[in-house]
Amino acid sequence: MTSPRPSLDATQLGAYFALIEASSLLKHAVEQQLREAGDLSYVQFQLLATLGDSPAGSQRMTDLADGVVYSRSGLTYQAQTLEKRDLVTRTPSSDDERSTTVTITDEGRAVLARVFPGHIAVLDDLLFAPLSRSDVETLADILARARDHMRQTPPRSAAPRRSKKPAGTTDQAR
Amino acid sequence: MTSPRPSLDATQLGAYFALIEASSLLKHAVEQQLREAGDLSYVQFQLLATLGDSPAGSQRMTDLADGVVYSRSGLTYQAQTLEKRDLVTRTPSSDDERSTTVTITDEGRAVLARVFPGHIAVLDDLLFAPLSRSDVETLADILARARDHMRQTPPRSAAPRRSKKPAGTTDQAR
DNA sequence: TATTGTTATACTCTATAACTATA
DNA sequence: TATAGTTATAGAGTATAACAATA
Repeated sequence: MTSPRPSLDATQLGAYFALIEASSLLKHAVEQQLREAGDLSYVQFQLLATLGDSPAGSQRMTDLADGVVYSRSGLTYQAQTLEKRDLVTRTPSSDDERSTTVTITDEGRAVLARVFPGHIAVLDDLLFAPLSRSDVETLADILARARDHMRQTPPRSAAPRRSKKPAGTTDQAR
Repeated sequence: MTSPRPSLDATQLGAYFALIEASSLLKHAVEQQLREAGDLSYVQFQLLATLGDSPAGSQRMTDLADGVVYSRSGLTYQAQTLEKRDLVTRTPSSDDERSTTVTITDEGRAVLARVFPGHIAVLDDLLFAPLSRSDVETLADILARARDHMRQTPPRSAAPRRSKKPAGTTDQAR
């Protein structure tokens, strides 16, 4: 539906591989640092950081999930894990009794603070070191456009081309 | 040890987030497509594709692992999985009896072929659609530099700053 | 009836350590 | 002794479906 004889040219291939590999290597390094410095997985760090940046250090479960892709159950799992360590609290919302408000605790903020310096050091050493200031600007611009586009584009049945699945699989998006 | 008062400016933050988010969204979409079209995980696809591009469709386990980051046991696991589906074969190497040669089968190539069109369609729709030709070139250039740098840079103890670990954890790289 | 969230459950993946066999 | 690979095992993470409660 996109092209009759689908193929990528060398430049596109290069961009794709470089994107996957660079982000993979970076994430790997960052995850290791987060684990060592604060015993946090990347997702847990993202959740804490998101809460830390929020107005009252709070977010509804649903809003949190929007930012971090997850399935609801996956978010519940992570929230439980963080709550056990007293890094967040969960309380029923006052306005809507159905929803749960997640709030970062002082201890949660402390862990964030403990983890940040090393986190930034990894980024500096691994991602920014080989790039010029203008490289970083350009990168930010291009990738932000790509990201925004992906966010807008619903993962519709991307290519139903002879998928040949066991005829029992649902085609649901996300 | 990289900077006294570590922090990132807005542009750097933007580049970092955009990189993580864009790659995450893209990988997610691609994984879904690979799963639906060929029941492959991303790693499995990478392994098959790597073998498909290799001279005789073969690689030693160790060489395969180099390209796809893994722990040896993780690669063994994936190789077993692929072998069960007859997408690869594993045979002891003739020159060095210790090593195992992994080879893609005709059926493995067939799965690759079945999966490719949709794979490319996802990339076109999600990653390349919002970018100009020169964007893609620039992206490829910058990210390739970043990736090469990360490959060269050993994940040395990135930030031993008050890591406060249980005093039993090793600091080993990778 | 739709939405918010949790639970139960099953599965995939990754990593560590111990082990075998060859160089 | 070092290297190649496997096995056993354990743990983290993710997703699906069924469910309860509120709107």
